[in-house]
Amino acid sequence: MPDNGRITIRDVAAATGHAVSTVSNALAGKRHVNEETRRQVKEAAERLGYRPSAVARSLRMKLSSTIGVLVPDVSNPAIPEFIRGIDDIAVREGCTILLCNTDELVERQVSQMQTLLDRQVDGMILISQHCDTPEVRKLLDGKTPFVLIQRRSSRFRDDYVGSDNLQGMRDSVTYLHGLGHRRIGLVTGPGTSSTAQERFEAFEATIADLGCDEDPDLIYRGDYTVEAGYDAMHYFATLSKRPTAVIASNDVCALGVQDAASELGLSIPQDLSLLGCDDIDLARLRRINLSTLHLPKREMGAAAAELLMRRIHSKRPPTPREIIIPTELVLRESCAAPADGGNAKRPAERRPLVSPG
Amino acid sequence: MPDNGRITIRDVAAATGHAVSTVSNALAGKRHVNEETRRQVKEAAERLGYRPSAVARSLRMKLSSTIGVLVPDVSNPAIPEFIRGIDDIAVREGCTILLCNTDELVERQVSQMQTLLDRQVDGMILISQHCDTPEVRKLLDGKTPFVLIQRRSSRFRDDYVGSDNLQGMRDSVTYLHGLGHRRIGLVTGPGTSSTAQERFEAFEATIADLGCDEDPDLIYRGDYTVEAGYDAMHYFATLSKRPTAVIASNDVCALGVQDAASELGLSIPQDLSLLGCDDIDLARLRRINLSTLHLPKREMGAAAAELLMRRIHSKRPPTPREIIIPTELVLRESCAAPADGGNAKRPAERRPLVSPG
DNA sequence: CGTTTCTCGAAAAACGTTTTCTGAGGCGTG
DNA sequence: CACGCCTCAGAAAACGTTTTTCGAGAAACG
Repeated sequence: MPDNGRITIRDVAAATGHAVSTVSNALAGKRHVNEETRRQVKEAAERLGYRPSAVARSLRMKLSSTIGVLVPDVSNPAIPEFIRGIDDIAVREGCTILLCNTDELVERQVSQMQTLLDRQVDGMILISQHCDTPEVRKLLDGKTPFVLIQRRSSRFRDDYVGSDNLQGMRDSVTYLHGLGHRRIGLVTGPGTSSTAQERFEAFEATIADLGCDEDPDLIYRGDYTVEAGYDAMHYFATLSKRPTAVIASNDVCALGVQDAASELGLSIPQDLSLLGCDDIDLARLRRINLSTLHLPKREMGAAAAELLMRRIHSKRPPTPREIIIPTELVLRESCAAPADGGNAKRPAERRPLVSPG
Repeated sequence: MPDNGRITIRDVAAATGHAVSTVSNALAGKRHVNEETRRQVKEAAERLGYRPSAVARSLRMKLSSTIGVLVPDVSNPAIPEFIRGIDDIAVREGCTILLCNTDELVERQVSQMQTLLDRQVDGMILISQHCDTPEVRKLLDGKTPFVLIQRRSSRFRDDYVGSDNLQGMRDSVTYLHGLGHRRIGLVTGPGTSSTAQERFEAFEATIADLGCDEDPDLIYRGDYTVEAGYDAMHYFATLSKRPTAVIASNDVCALGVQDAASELGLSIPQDLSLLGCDDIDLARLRRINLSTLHLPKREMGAAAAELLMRRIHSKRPPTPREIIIPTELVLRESCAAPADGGNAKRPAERRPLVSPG
């Protein structure tokens, strides 16, 4: 009888004439219970529509079957794909995702993490630049498992899933170099992002290796947004010696570059080669057609979740594992040999094809 | 003293020499408690780093400060913007979002909803086509508040936030008609989506009103994906009397149309006008440049969350409210007058401008 | 001065589970 | 036949809160 509204375990206990502990055991199947009794209990539970309260269970077992996911902003196209991968594993494991947007603000992140901890999440997955911030670390060194995606700590060794940024960037630069480019611009991400940093370093190293122009003017520090890419391109356009190719450390950033290029009347790839990174879903559209470094984001999310599950389920904390995912250059139509054989000076003198004059 | 690991309310009770109830009251500030005592308690709580267990609180109070959000798939570009809007309100209210992907599968949705209910979410926000399915309704008629976004029930009156599809579609068709189009194709969404259905009906009505071609061949039923748009366009291309304009009931769908058009050598808007719906963030890129019906998705998500909060906080269930958001046609470069004044027969004969030949 | 009212805190009862502790009966074994 | 060891299931103790109940002392009031 649902006196209050919710049917509890004692309702089914009463209905069967058994004790609550027996019901619990019968349903959970942990302890041995007589087959006939179990049948009765299951029948009654079914009939009454009994559903165990997850929160009562959480309180008792100190396990919530819940994982926290912290991301900068769901609206950023690359993010949902990671989340989707995490979710794939989560549902398999009977877990539900608690989603938080940090907007890359430390104080927000701290408070969100606090909340997640208060809610006894079994673990957390973080896509965040602030993993080395003391306040964040203080919350992390507790016993709640966590794994980092795409931004790792320089000082700590954690479970981590990220792309092979060295190889990726090397491939990118080498590819452009092979096409004949010698002046390559880079729109990098914020310095606090390990991935941005790694890509930046790989860029510099490869540029040096291959004998391309090592010009600090060719580095533009952005923040992974469309606007950053847009501003970057406008900045590059002001240079007396402009880049003939641009690498954006991010597809959405590349879209911004692309957009600014359109605005400036620069055709891609005729006037400017552009290489992105991430391979967001829309990059493949013919209208976008962005050559980019493919990252299996959904798989990476899944890998992170697997790592988290491993840590959640293991008695003794396993030694941290870093999973570095190789990236693959997917070539579409945004790159070509430089118009003047790599000695570009005057992309601005070229008129866009759409107005033949 | 954290004997176990977690600092509980009795730890701070012990530390101050007060009773747990006193500590609870002092911290919550519900009942009057002596100022000095409160100070002591707060100090001790602060010093010990006490954080109340949200799950214990949930169990006791039957309120979890948690809301469930069911979406078809986070990876679908329009979805995250809704979520972001929901999250804006959620953090303001101290709530956290439990995110579920249903993939539009009823059984998944049912099981996800079950889980959410088990977790005692304070309410749910649903973006789902299956709100009229009996199994779903069975879960909904309980006392957990919920609000629907963009897909409403035909049989029940619920809290709902959706776009003004009649006005939106009427504006769209009228606009194209004004440009001179008389054969307008429609890529619609699944019939189980109320929004798709409403748009479809508005389309037919307006087409009739304005005296455009009423040809069932011009209706393609898709499922809101890029692929659907792509297939639709290829289908339209096979018609002997092709549409001179296409309305996609969805931006991502429009991207598919656009993509197929590129592939078919049809220039937009010269050979084909294209109108989307949603105004996803990327529609504004010059490369995409999609004229579309703007939907304030973040605001809609926020409105839905507000509605939910209202229902959660009110003693007596308020009468259901439907919020219909007006849409605004944002004109970019994907529409133009038909090449032959509305009597198009041969868009395929026009070559794209990029190869002037 | 006795009675009521108020203020403050402590004690205890929930909330709905799981798990530990007991205990009763049956059965094999020395 | 006594002993121990199973199998089964009930009672009770957690888990960490909030809320209700209760009680003691002080203040107000006749």
